[in-house]
Amino acid sequence: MRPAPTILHLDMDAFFAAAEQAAKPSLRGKPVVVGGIGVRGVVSTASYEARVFGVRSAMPTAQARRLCPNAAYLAPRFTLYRQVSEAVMELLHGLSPLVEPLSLDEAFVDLEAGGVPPRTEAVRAVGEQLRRDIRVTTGLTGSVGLAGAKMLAKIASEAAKPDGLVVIEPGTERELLGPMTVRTLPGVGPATAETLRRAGIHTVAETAEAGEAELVRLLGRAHGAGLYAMALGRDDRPVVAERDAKSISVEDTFEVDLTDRARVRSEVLRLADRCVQRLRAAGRSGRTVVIKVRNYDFSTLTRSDTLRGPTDDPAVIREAAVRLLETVETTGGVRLLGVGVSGLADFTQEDLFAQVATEREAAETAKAAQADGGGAQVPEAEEELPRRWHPGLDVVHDEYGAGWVQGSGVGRVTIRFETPWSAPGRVRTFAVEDPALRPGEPLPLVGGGPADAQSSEPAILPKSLSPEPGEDTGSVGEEISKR
DNA sequence: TCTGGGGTCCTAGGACCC
DNA sequence: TCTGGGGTCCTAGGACCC
Repeated sequence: MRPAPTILHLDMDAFFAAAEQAAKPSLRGKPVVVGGIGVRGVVSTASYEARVFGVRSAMPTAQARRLCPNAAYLAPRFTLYRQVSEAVMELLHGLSPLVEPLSLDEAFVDLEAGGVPPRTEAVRAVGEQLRRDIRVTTGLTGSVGLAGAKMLAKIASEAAKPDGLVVIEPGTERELLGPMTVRTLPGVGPATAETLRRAGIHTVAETAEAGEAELVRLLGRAHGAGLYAMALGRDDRPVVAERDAKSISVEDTFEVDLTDRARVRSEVLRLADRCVQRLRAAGRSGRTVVIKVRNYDFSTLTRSDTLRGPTDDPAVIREAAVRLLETVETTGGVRLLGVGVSGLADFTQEDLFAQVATEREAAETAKAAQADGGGAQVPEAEEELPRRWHPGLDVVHDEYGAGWVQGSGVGRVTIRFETPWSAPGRVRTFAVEDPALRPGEPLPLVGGGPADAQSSEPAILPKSLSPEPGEDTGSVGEEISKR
C-alpha cells in the first residue's frame, strides 16, 4: 500500500459500443448492443442508452432484444477495437514504462515508475490530462481511478464511470470499502458471494471482521487469505509490464447442436487448425493439448494430453485433439467444441526439430492405422462464410463510397452510407450479390475530415440521395432505428 | 429463442519418485 | 504386518474476469 495514489487504472466507457457509435454517426445517442448476433449470442457491451433498458454484458442477446428491440445489434469488429486500443495504450506508455494491460480497454499504470511526483494534485492532473488526450486521439471517453493499490484503483475507476476520475486517498480506504458489498472486491463472484452470505457476511467490513482463519475455512487457503487482505485494503501486487500468454485456445458454439459424429470430428480438426494458426502467429509452441466439449444440456468437460515436448505442428495437434475426442461420449448433441494448447514455450526450430519430427511420425502412423481401419476420410476445413454481411460490417460501394451493413434480409442488404467524420448518413438497399459492393476496412475514428475521406474512399454523399422506401423487412435492419 | 469467447488462477486426487 | 512423508507432474473441474 503506497503512501500516495500513484497507481492509475484506466477503463474505457462501454468500449465496443462507444467505438461503434464513434464510427457510425447515425448511432450516436442511440441504444447500441455489440455482441453475438446469432441465436445463441450474448451481449459483449451495451451502450449507456441501452443499459437504461436493462441490457447488460453477458446477457443472452435474445433477452436484450426483448428488453430493447430498437437498439442497433452489431457484431464485434475487433480490428477496429484493437486499433483504438493501441492508440490508448500508446498514451499510457507516455506516462510510465510500467503499463499492465488487462484487456483491450483496461490497464494499470504505475505513475511512480513514470516519475510523477507522489502527490494527489500531481497524479490527479496526470489523470485528467490523460482523459483529455484519449478523447482527442480516439474520440472516446475513459474513466480513471487513482489509489495506492491496484484493487483500489480499479474500484475507483468503477466509481468514476462514466467519463470521470476518482482518487482514493491512502488512509481512507477502510472507511470507504467497509459498507460496500463484498461483490465489490475482485475475485468475489456469484459463488463466493453466496458462500459468504450463508455465513452471514455481506459487506467488506463484515469480511474483515470474520477474520482470516474463518475465510480460509470457508473459501480455501489462497482465496481466503487473499480476500482477507483485500477487505483490509491491503494489496501490494505490483504493476507488471508484460506477461507471456500461458495458453491459447479457440472454441465455437454451434447454432444447432451437432449430433453427427463425423461432423463433430471435422469441427475439432478445423478448430485445431485455427488454434495452431494462433499459436504460430504468436511464435509459440505448446506441450499440452486440450479439447473442450459442451453438451446439449450445457454440461461441459475437458480432456487433455501432455506430449513429450512442445510443438506447433498442425498434424500433431490435430491428431491429439481427435484422439482426445474419441474418449468422450457425444450422443445427445454437442453445443460447443474447443481446442486449446497450454504449457507454452517459445518456439525455436533448432531445439525442437527432432521432437517435432518424432511426434509427426506418431501422428502419421496413427492416421495410417485409422485409414486402414476404414475410418472416414477427413473433410478439409471448408472456408465457411457464415453470413456474408454481418450487421455493423464496414463496406465500400463503387458509387456511394464508405458505409456499413445495417441489416440483411432475403437476398438483400441494407447499407448506411456514413463515416466517422461525416454527418449521419442515408440508407440504401442492394442485392446481396451486387458487384459494386465489397467489404471495407474500419476507418480511423478521428483525424478524418474531408482530406482523409478523399484519400481513403469517396465518402461524401450526393445531397439528392434519399432513403430507400422499400427497405428490408424482417431483418436486423429495421431494429436499428425508426427514422 | 438461455447461457460467447478468450483467458487466469486454484484445488484435489492420483502417479511416481526419493 | 504395517503403512512415512514430501515434492513434482499431470488431469479435470470450477470460479472468476473482461
